[in-house]
Amino acid sequence: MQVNGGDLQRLRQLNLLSSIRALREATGPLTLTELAARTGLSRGSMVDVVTDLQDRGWIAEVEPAPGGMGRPAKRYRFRADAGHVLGIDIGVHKVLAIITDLAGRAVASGRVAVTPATTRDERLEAVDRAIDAALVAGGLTTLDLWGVAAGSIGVVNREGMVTRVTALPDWAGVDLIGHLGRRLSCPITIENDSKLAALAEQRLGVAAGVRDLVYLHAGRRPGAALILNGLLHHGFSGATGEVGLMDITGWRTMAGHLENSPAAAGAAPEDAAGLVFASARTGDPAALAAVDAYADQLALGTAAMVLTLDPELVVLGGGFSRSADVLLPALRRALEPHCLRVPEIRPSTLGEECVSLGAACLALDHVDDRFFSPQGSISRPAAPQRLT
Amino acid sequence: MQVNGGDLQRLRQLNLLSSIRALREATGPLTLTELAARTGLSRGSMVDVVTDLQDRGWIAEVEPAPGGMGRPAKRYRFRADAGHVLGIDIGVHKVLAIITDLAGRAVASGRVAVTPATTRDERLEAVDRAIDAALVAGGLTTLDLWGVAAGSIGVVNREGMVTRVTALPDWAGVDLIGHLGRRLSCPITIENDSKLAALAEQRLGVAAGVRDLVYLHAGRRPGAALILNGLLHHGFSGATGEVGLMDITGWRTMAGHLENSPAAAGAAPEDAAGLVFASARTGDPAALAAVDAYADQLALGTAAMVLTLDPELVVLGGGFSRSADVLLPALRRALEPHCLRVPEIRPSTLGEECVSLGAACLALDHVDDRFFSPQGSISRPAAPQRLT
DNA sequence: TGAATATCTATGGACTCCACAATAAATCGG
DNA sequence: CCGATTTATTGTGGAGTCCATAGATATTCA
Repeated sequence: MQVNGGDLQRLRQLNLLSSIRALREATGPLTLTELAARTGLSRGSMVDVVTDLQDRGWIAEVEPAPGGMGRPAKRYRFRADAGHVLGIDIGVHKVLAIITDLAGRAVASGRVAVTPATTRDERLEAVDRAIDAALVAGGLTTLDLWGVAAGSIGVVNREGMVTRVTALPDWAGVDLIGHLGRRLSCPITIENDSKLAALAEQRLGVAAGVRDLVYLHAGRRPGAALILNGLLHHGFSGATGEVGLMDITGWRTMAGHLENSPAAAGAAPEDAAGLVFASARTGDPAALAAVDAYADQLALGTAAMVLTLDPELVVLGGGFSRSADVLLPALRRALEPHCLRVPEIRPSTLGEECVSLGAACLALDHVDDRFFSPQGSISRPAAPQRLT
Repeated sequence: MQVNGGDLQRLRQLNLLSSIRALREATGPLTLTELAARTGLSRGSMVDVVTDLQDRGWIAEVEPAPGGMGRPAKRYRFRADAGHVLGIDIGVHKVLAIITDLAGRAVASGRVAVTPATTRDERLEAVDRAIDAALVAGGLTTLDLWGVAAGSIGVVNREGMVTRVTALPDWAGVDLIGHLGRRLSCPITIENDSKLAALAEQRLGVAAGVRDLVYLHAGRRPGAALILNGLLHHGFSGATGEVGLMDITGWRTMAGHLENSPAAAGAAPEDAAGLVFASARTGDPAALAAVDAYADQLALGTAAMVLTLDPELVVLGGGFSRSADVLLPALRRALEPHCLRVPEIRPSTLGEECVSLGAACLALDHVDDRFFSPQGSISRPAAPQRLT
């Protein structure tokens, strides 16, 4: 990363930023002495910096901690409520909008149910309603939003266009940025939903702090996403983790092992997998065989990614991860013969909010990028405007 | 990257660093005015910074450019000769040590031929002789080296141990850092040879500036390496790009398509591939079939990586890349049915020095890391000492 | 030779940080 | 309740760095 110098005000800016960073990364409020220790500044300068940040509205004073010897120190906290970001999951069955503060804590959400048959325009309208509901719930307006990210199924290119989608017939080519931009004046990012789920797990979930991981979306439509060197890997055209497109992996058809299993005879396709996993849990041989057959195929594509990337961790997400107790051991067994080293595999924990939370994380990342970039200014807290 | 503030000397340090960076990235020497424009400093401060750098020995004055109006401006250049790094390729058939200056220009090299039958100790002795030869050729001593990196076949873990190697029976477990550390006091890095070749291509070769690429080592022992987000991807245990270990890719046996081709009947195994490519170039049907069969298998593993990562570029390296005119079109054709988007494929250009040059690039990266890290100091130019 | 152009050099002022000393507010023990 | 102790806050002087501006210098062109 470029480390640019500059004049004295730039130095002050760097010190303001590292103080903000220290306060955000701390678990609770910090005293002046603690802040000085973390930023490396002297106490005297810390006073200047903190009063500056307070004047600008970035931090707030908290009542002193009770107890302890000596004069109680003033304590300061980052004003996470100075701004908010919005994360949206535009799924096949639901649209979920979550508003978080600058610390990533969810403060409000709005949810609208949709179906695979919902048309493009109806789905976009559902997005608007979910956003409105979240804003109302949070007592906020669009002007309070500093960044927005949305997750969509399908391949999303660098310009935010959905270029390829199979599950929804009329969704390809939708201009989500254009649609959202009509109402929202803050920067907008679009990303693939599995990628956002992976990001959420790496920030808030079972993969917290892991730098290299493969996220498996095990469900009726399988997929995968990668986090490499701590960053979401987007790829040149957005089509990463698509190893399932190779016929030899069998990912296109592997859900059939579950849906067509005699253990799920007569069930609707969307319920079949759950029944098979439940039967497998009780030891039903046919169900166990179906799970093993599914895991064998899932392992084939997974092994290709693991051998390519040698990740520290594999996260098992998607609808079938609810049955991780059955599926995960089968997957590990199936990976064994293919891999040099089978990485640790953990089931996803974030549930159905994972895509929205991941979107909020991505929006927060972009807010941070603007602040911590060499050109970034730190005026008063305010929502940034889109350039376009 | 963390950008920490600090006191006024830290600000000066940042300005020194960005001036050094500007001079290194420029194509030729720069005047004070030009430097001031690139760093954003005022002219007056630029004078201070430049005299500082000159006093410390980091930059040197160059005679003014002739012609032009007005008083001729003094010009300054980065003293790339202030330090050197060493890159070593420890291969099956040769050991090649290259010394470069801080700009990455090769200034001297030493080469020692070895064979697959060379024992571990003999090979290590060959390494020492190659280093000595390069030092003699450059008129340098080990104290002039600021960093060393070596490329070895096999899997190299984060600690620099060679953990898995098939081509040389007694090479696994060799303690290269320990061996080199007995003579060299600078920081030492060990890395897999294909990874270094990929790095060289991304810095100096056909992939200059590309952020995401897959490097294919097409030769008698196939392999692959990845550059992701502009950085070498090392993986958790160093075993990246090992997709060829999956039996369904057929990478273990695909060289047999060339070596057992009737077009190479009677030739020694190490010459067979060259003969087949030559015959294919003349249109020989048996040779063309062999190349296609080889390319089909190579494409299988390549497609798995491309679908996983969606890279901008694939670089075709390794011994067979000398026949890229024949192999590359076949590979592209074979990739077509597997991939959503077949990335651009370019043949490697760096020849047999690529691993050594990549090693030098890696050593230079580590030198830069120390300088541009927040804690990095910029005292007088001097070789850093190893911590251990 | 003199005008034009661009660079070099020197000075004063503004800003930021640091070190040190004096002051303020709490707890603890008698 | 009061002083000793502990810790935090406030204030002052000094040093380092950068900027703006003005005058001196060196080269080209007419």
